[in-house]
Amino acid sequence: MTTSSPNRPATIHQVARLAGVSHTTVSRYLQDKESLKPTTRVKVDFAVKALDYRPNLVARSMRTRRTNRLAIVMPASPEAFPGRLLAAATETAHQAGYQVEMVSVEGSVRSRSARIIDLARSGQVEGILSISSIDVRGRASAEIPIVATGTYDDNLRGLGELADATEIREIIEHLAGLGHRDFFHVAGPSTFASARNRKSVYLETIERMGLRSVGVHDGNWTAKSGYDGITSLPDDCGVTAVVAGNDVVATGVIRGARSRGWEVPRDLSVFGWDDLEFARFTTPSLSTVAVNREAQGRDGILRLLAEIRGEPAPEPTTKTINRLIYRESTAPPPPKSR
Amino acid sequence: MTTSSPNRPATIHQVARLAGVSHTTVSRYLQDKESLKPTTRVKVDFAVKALDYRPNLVARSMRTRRTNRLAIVMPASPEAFPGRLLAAATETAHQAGYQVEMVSVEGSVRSRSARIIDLARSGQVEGILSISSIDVRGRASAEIPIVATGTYDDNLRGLGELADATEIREIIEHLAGLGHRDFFHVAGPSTFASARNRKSVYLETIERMGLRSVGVHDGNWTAKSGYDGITSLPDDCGVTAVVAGNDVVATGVIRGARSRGWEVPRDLSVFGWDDLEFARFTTPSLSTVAVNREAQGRDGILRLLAEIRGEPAPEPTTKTINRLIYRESTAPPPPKSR
DNA sequence: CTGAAAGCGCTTACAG
DNA sequence: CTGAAAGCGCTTACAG
Repeated sequence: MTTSSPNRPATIHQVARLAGVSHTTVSRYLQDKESLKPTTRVKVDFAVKALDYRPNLVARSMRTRRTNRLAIVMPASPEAFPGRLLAAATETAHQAGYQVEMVSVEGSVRSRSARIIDLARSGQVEGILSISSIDVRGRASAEIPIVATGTYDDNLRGLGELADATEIREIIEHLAGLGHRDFFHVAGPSTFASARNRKSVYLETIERMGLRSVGVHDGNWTAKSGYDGITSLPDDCGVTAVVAGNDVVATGVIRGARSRGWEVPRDLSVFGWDDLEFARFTTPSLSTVAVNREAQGRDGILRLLAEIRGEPAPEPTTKTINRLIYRESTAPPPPKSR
Repeated sequence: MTTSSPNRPATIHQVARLAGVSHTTVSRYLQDKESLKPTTRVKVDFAVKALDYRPNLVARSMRTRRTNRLAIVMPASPEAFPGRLLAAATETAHQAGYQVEMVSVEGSVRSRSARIIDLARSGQVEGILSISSIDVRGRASAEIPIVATGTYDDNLRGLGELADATEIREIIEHLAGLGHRDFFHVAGPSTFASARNRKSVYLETIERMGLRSVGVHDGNWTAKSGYDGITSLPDDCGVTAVVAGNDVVATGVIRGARSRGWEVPRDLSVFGWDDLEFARFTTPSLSTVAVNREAQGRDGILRLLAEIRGEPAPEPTTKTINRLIYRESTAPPPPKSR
């Protein structure tokens, strides 16, 4: 005999007893009201309302092996919280009837990957979208789909993995089109795939187009590294265009240039990356690369859903994850080089 | 006889069989390895590793009635995605051993509240932090703790519910201290509790301090409403200080003022609210109120955890959810009024 | 159209 | 220290 403890939601059995039917029938009511005889349906309907019954979704998940939940795995570093990506990913998942669980992982690639495997086996989620660097090669057996977005990713095939390449090339082509010949690059740390990609594509493009690089400063994504990079150059280096690792670096480059009497964009053009919110408000405003985080989140979830359903990978909803934005920090070089 | 289907994780029974023990013993091993005899432990250990076993957490949750998961309920409006709050909330929850599920709700307060009740009964989460307007009065029986953060909230007691009051008073006191006597307020829409609070505290403070309000413009959080508000004033109104509903409104006020020849802060001081990222980069940079979203998220989760554990509500980790920031858009009024 | 039975994979008294 | 049994709240063939 079931006793209903206080402070515990009603169960399907209690509904069944009140309605005078079997719990099987109540379950059927939950799946498809139409499958019940009208008089039965009325009885169950009454009992459900009377007890304010809501099914225990954990029990349902256990039985059906479906949770309608996806996990988004991200690095445990609050200063880079991927809000825009998450917003789009969550909305896309919700529209498909899935909940989203946020999981932040820290530690080495190895320990993070172990955490993801646990998650994949836990039965709690039906798929994983990782925006953190993971390595789950060879452990995919008996597990759920795992999709990685490219930009944050160090060693997995993912969304737009080599996308960075295209934009660095476009930046240089644009600057060359304005008349620039003498370039400088302030790179991010080589531990980031994106930094490595940008640097190597910078060097390749300069060479391919017959331009000149006055050097590459290996920085660390900070404004200071931009400042240090530009101020370390000799006065007569002749540089007129800087490809900065990101917007923050670009602000450092601009301050450093000004400190030595080079005005931007009069004497020096500076290109950033990220289109952070401040980029349009600085003086001068920053030419930069807008990363479509919404598209990353949305397309990541759509790819994951397709894998869960056993469908082929969908086309990206947009061709251009990254888009160049031209603002005040870039202009033609000064008429005669310094 | 259990047959192991392909592509299905190992179960506790399979581990037990391989180890030559009962599944009860394996379960015990999972709870506390020390409770097993060393020779038994070795056998189980081997089997767990050999099968790469991970417990099914859904089954565990069903049995223990614990999920180690909290839900954060937010409005389904991507343009205001509460990234910073979420980052802090997630980190706090993770540190306490909880996962976080993001749930966005839309529709009327009524339908949103129904959704939250479903969630509370689903067994899937142990507590709910709502940063959306909800109304769950009288339905709390047989359910899990629900905590609401104040700022986004329309009708629930929450974190810093009346916090807005303090800051509006401080803003006016600060401006009066600079010498301002003639104020103007561009309010947000009255459907927002925060807008209503700010407006009423504005009026009260002006009156209490014997200052003068040249009017209140009822806007809608947009820059245009700021522009319209300031340009709607007569030339000889004598205003020297504007309390804008938020930073976006403030930018509109500044543009509108400039369009009629009033320079900020020379002729007019303008105070914003939110300290959005651009606030420090505009010209002039904005005096504004920085809302500590991190503290909101962190304290919301801490309060929720305390309720779950049946502990008294913890002290907020910071006294000042909101903090005034003085930048270039405020200064003493011009020597003689227009 | 409905019910009795089995079972999803665990944990937890209860014996021994 | 270990095992047999019960049960968490559902869903789903299988009969009728």
